[in-house]
Amino acid sequence: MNKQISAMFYEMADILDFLKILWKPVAYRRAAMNISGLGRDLGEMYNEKGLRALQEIPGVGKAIAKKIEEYIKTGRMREYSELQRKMPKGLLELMNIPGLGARKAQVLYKQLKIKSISNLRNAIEQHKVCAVSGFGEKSEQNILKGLDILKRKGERILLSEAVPIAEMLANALKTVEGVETVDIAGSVRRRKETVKDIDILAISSSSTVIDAFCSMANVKEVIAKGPTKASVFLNEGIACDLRVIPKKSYGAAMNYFIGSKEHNIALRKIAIQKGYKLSEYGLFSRKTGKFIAGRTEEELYKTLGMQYIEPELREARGEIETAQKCKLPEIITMQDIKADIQMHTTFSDGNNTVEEMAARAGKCLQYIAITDHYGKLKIANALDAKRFQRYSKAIDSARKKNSITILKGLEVDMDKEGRIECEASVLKQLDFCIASVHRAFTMSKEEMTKRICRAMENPFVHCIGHPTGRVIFKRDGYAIDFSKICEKAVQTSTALEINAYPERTDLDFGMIRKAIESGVKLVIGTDSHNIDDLRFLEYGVANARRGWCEKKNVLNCLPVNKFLKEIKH
DNA sequence: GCCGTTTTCGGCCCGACTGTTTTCAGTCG
Repeated sequence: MNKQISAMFYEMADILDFLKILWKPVAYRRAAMNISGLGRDLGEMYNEKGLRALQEIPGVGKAIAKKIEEYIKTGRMREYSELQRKMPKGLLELMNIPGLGARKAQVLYKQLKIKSISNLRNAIEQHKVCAVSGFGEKSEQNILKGLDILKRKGERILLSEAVPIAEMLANALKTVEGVETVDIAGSVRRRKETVKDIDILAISSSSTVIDAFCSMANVKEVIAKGPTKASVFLNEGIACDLRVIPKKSYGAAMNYFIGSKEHNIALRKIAIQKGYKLSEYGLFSRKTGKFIAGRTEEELYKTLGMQYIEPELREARGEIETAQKCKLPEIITMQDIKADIQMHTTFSDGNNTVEEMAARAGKCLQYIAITDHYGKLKIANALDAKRFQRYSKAIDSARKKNSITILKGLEVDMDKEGRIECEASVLKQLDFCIASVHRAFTMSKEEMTKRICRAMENPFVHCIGHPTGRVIFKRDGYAIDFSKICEKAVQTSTALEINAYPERTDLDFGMIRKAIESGVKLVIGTDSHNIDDLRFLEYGVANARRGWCEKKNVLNCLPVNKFLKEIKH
């Protein structure tokens, strides 16, 4: 529901832009952005508290709330359809081409009747575009390039794919002569689950760093290049920007380029209230133009009258107001984590043995839970009662050989009614049991919620694995009433998993926050299927941080004896 | 269309790069 509505508002904003209507597009985009990042379902919110609940969302006023209401009630939005009728569908596609915005698309439409990408290709082949005022030879080439990029680009890539690329680039730039500092900014730094591009910042005494950047081996194409900024497209299929910043402004620049955009806008408004002007170059007095702050981010936040805000929190979701009151939570770090509570071995669908997993995890953790599949999930080579005995013995023997504590666990399935598909005689032998939905995804929200709630009522179940079942870029999560799930989790003392596997990232940050507010206990698990996957723990922690998660909210921050006590109520 | 310790009207973040034009508009982040 949220996704559709947010997409509609984005599209409306584009059309309004095209129609040269001022400010409305800004308003629609703001509403769309806040809706897409909402931890709760709009329909649910509306059912509980009506229009008022909708209007509490930042950027949603009377008019937009009405439109959401209309969509919830009728599945349609009149104004959306009317706007769509005002412009040919292909034109929206044109505006997605890098370098072509609403204005230029409109000129092309009016002068050359171009209303689709194929129209545009033809026009360029016939050199008609360069004849239009405001366009030239270069414009034609750039549009062709843009079309190419659009085709290759896809939309976003997983954080786990972007991080190694960003780190490799940053490390390479550090070795360039004259470079003092290199840092990763943007959504990679904020650890957003998917990213559209990579932002890198550098302090350098010369602009050779820009040349070095543009000529790196994995640069496929240089999109823009100036003395302080360059944009390239990488062989890996993602864009990357480098900005070179004077030392004096580095904190302000980091802040600006880490974003999010919404967070920055909010900061600037506060700066204005206090008589300052904030840009990537620093915080300046509005009257005298004098530099006030900006060497470090800490200095910047302090001068603006608030606590330092960690990058993962910067999504304009209340962190600024909370920082002004000095009430930000002390969010969890990797050092707080004592265990990984979900991993698979060769006994089911993993690629490494219990021993191998334990040996690798032992390097940085105090304990782990081995949680192979059990039940009907034949595709994952799930265990049955007979094979469980061998599994159990293998864990016992691994315990003797490793200093790390190994919990005997399973990831069990639940049937459509929420019954756990594992015998009580087996469940009794476990230290830790995760119940997950692995099939029958398409149920009504009510049925699915009931199903998961019933699973939580099972006294042997300690945790619900990847609670929404989403797989990024592949499938949306199944429908659940998350408020009810949280309620039941608290009531039955069942933990919800923050699944760190990058394609899952499930719960997401909005739901983590909601779970914490509801008093739900959380656990972080990597869902590793080989020893290298164990590194995903970092992404689970990053996601937890984005969800304002503290050490006390996560059970696997506890030493093992306390963990075992807590999970059993 | 949203929003409000200067405002219920009149604002709405700010700067770099590009291409084309010759002082700037458009686009992007």
